[in-house]
Amino acid sequence: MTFKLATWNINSVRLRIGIVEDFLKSHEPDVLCLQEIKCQNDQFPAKEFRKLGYEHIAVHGQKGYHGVATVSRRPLSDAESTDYCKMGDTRHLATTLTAGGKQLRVHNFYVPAGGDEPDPKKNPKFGHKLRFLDEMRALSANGSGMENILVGDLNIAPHENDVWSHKQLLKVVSHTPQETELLDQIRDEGGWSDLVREKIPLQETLFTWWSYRARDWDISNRGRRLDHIWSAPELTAALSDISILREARGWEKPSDHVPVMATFELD
DNA sequence: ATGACGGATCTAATCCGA
Repeated sequence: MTFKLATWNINSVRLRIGIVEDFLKSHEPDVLCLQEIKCQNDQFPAKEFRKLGYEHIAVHGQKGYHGVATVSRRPLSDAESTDYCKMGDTRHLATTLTAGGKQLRVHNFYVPAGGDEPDPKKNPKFGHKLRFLDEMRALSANGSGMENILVGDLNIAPHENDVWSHKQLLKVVSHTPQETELLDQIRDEGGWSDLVREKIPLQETLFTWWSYRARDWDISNRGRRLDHIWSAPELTAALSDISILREARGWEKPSDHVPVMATFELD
């Protein structure tokens, strides 16, 4: 069977439910992980998802900011969120589902952006980001007797060709060596594979986010690859397709992030 | 200058994103 997973920082799910519906109709993922839903649990537009067959919904939201949700055509169980850094904010949601005889544990993350100044002594937001990442080390691809998947807006563009200018972004939060080295460590020590880079060579420049502030995002094309899908090695072997839906940045009233999708052939 | 836009909120000016 084919199993398709998507992740998308939607930047307000209520405002953009229309383009989310369009996306689900055209691309039909089995599971969609959303970040920055920017609403409380009872404000989540569950009815619209159910109408399209996404009857299994786990939401971990708060008022105004942050918030993650996982919607699925297959039953979800054991929804659980870890309060990283004990800040009480809504940045993680784990759910379990079955596909092709496999138990998949999906960890949906919205890692702190980290503010402007890449110095934890001057900027508490950057300190928070580093501590959050440090706590993510505890999550391993091989734990808990399931196939683990880690997705979301990790707010780090790890490789030189994950940003429009490596040199110019070395001191910009999201691409500082301190962050990229930490993310590489989390990935390697946890036994995770970066699925986009499993399929697409490092020489190829890839972005999933383009700032709203550019006059023309498409022409200037100054993006970063901040959104990721990682998995356990067994799933990496089953990966049949990966894609970044760049065109979604050009839709009406777009999110500044676009969907990333992975397709697996399971049993 | 990378880049001044876009979302949510105690609808006005402020916080936040990356």
